[in-house]
Amino acid sequence: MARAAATKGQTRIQREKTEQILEAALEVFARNGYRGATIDQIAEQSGLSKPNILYYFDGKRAIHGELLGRLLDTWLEPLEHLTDDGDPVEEICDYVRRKLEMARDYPRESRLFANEILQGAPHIVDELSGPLKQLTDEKARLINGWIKAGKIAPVDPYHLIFSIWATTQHYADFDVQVQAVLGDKAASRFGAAQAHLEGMYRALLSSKG
Amino acid sequence: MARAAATKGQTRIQREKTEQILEAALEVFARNGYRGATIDQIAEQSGLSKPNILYYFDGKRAIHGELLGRLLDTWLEPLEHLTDDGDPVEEICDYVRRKLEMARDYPRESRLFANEILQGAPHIVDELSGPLKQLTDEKARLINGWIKAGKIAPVDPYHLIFSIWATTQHYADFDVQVQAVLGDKAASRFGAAQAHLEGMYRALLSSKG
DNA sequence: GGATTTTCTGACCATATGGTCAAAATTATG
DNA sequence: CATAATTTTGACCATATGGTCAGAAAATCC
Repeated sequence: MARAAATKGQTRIQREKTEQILEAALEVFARNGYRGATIDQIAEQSGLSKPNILYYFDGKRAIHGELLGRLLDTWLEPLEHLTDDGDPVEEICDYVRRKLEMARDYPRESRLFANEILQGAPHIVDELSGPLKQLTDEKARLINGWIKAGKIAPVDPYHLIFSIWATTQHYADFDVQVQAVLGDKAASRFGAAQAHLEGMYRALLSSKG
Repeated sequence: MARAAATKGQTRIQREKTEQILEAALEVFARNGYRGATIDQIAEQSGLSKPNILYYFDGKRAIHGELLGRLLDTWLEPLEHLTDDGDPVEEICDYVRRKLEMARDYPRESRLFANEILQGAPHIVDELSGPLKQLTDEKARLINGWIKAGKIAPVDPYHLIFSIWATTQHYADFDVQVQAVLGDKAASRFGAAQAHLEGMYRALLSSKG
């Protein structure tokens, strides 16, 4: 039997079908939320039968859990790239750009995450107050260092990071609203957003406190 | 029979029970999303029996619809207050403050709205591209006027408004995450957010283009 | 206080949904 | 190619859930 979870010692079929299921599940969970998603929908989306899906995963919860687990790494990655290498303002603007690109290129992942947090993050509370908090603390210290060195304007590093998360993910999570409001201007929404956000964070970080 | 919807010609009991149900439903829908919410949960939360709830509303959808309808007015209100009265920067900062206060004082409403948008706004697409778009267009013109008059720095008014929505609602919709990351600093999150956001939008709007 | 209207409830129904299982079909393996 | 292991499926099951309904309980009206 399969009942995958580990990524080692799997047959080709196991690997392929597992990915196939996760791809379909991402689509379905992102569109309908956890409760709104059904195994039947995942089955249809993936082209597999329901029992076949349950042959590879120990239930709906397990599929969702696997998706969230993988997602979190992807999610933390852009923030990890925030380092002391170049100019602080450019570093942060780069981070904003990467996050916005993720919202544009991986909206389903963003929505999956948003859904989970909105419901109180029942499945990933530990990851939030563990890895996510640690990484954020680390980057907050980095930003505080820049402030103390007078390289950027004094801002609350945590709320700066929250602002970046909020403003970038907004374009994935609330895309319907963005498109409805922009109307025929919607096509260029990501380009315009990039320009606006870069200007905003540049102004904030370069302002004279 | 009752089957309320109109707010006219109702008995005292009808008005009371209707409110009771909506209050409970707001709690349940905000916490679990539309699909995740059950009439039984609303029944328990409100202290009424399931059939009794269905005596006042034509089904789950109708309860949700009524909530969303009322919510939209509340939602648009702060933006309507954005007028040409005082100093533009102060006007916008006031708007930010009001929105943040709403996130703090009415997080359930914010989550209900966020849930709906995340799912593609199936029940309120018309309101988004209708009233919401109109109001946003109007305020965007107002902001553009300020820019042309040289009263604030040149920014894309639509994306400025999106930023304000995103950064303020974030503290309601993603509260679990915010609290997890802030840890013991979480208690003062709204005060800190207010200071940070005011500083951010002030810097943006006062920046020399 | 009795009739009438409104409100409420227990019992019930139909469907959706997560999940199981034995057996069939397929794919390695020797 | 025969055997063993893996993969797939149709048929089911148990439960949850939205919703109905006839009649009971309250409230209102005359």
